[in-house]
Amino acid sequence: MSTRTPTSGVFDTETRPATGPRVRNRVEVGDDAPVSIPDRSTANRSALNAPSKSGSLGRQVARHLRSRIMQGEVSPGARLPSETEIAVDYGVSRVTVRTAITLLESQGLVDVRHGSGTFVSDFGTEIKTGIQELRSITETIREMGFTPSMERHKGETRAASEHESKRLDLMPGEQVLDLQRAVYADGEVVAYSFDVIPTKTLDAQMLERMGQGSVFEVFETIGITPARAMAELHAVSSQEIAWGPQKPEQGLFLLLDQVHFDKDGKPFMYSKSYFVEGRFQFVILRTR
Amino acid sequence: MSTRTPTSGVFDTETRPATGPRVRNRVEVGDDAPVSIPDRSTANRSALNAPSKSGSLGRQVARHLRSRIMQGEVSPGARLPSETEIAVDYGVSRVTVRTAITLLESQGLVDVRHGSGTFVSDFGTEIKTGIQELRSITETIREMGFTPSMERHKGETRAASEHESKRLDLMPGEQVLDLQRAVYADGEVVAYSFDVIPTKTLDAQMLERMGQGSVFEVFETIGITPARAMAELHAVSSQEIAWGPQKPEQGLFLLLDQVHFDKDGKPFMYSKSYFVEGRFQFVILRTR
DNA sequence: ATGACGTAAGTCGTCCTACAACTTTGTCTA
DNA sequence: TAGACAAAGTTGTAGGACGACTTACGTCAT
Repeated sequence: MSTRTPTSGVFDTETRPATGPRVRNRVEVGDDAPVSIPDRSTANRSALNAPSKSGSLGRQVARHLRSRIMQGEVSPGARLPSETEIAVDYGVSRVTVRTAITLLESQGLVDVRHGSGTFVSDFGTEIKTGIQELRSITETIREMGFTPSMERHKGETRAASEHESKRLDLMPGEQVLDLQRAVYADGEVVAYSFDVIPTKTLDAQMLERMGQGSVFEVFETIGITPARAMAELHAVSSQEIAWGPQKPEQGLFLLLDQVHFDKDGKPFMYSKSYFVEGRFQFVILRTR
Repeated sequence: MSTRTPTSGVFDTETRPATGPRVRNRVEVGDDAPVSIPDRSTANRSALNAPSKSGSLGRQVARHLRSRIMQGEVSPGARLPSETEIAVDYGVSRVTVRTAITLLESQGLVDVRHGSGTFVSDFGTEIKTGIQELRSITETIREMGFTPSMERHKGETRAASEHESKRLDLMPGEQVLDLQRAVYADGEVVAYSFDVIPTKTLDAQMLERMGQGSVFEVFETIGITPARAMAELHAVSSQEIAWGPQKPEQGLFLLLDQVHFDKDGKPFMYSKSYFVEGRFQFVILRTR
């Protein structure tokens, strides 16, 4: 459908038939390759060094493939290059490519068919807004093509409530930063965010910075990387949540009540995000 | 924490230290194993034949491991046997075990740590109610320990609306079965389900059976296996949805608006499930 | 000309082996 | 006692091989 120009040549699947044997110059692996490879002259291995250095090689390849698919290098329904081709292209083994593709498949992004090939899922690119992908609201808004912004309504330190202490695994009465913000997409309010962050891991400067941009970026600087979030979903109808001139009349929200964990399984933030019903599309791809 | 007795001996991790080198009788693979193995005397490979015959070997192993974890054979936080041990136990290669574990990891069930081992996620067993797992409502209710039941409120054939035709990829005016049911858990209403099913693939007998039990069981008999569902989430406040004596007063619902697809990517059911707020816990594990 | 069929080639699935990278434990030494 | 170090266990990656499945294509009989 799209009339883009192929970029690097790896994903040039659109110009050839979707399936079946194709006569083309296959690059043979293992003929003249040394036993232990320190470096190979490949197209895309270097690309992995740039933004996606963390995680195993398989994950890096997965991330890279994912971003390329999301950017539309392959149309939905089109076939990816064979695992061997991708492996050669990235300068990694087929094992690594397979773990990457397994990951993408579990995310519903691609569809692997035995004997036939790996295909981009028909609605794979619609999943951009999927909840199951852990990312910040601003990030999600940006990926949807809007410009995110935030307005701080409140930002004070106080003692944690009993419920919050339980969720964040704190001692009773420990101090937390109570952050209340409105989230905008292209100037229109889409959500009201209530974040609770334990202050013991933060200094004064950090506390200040938490208010302005993405809290995740601040966490990043102190070495806390979000790894998982346990979220509960609720429908909420209340006039007590929103504020400001754009306060929605009906007061109907989709509440994402979630605790964020770092890679060690330690909770570091408890947040309630009230999404204004109708302004934000939540899509979930459910798989078996 | 639990004082269960180990069952088959594969998951006896609780009685030994969580990590580190252990002196024990390791079974060496590949020393006296023939090149091509038709069958091996193993403990759990046979177990794969029973309920989980479909899909690749890796998926079968994943399903089996999953069910064992869910049944509590390993406590959350405890370590699984090494990949090699599991491989020997199931009589499969380590590669296959790895694909299985990769799957479980992507579902947030386990946590793989390089050099250390694979651990059951701390909240892994709470995910039973997760939305991202594709299963019927009744199935979910049953897994949560309640007894599900259904009450048919309406079940008639009519022409599909424009919106429904678009979702189900139908020609305008095609006939559909309009099924409206209340879903109960232990006698208490938890959801109102509105299903729309194209009739062209069904005969009269099937139409009749659709009303009674799980629609998925009927689909199963005609060879339609649900593979994916594309779901949208909404908060809804309305008095027009529920009915009957247990009709909730406030009329607040969490709407799961979803299209079901079979393994070939063909839509076969469009359903709106209105979950009574507060009666049903939706949990999502969000991962990176 | 056309349809059924078999074959060949491409692709994913699994297996085996080997080694690198990482983590933890335990010991030895300064 | 504290730190360095060695050893062993575990996951991550590589490479080669083959089985299973799918598809395109040519062949042959009709």
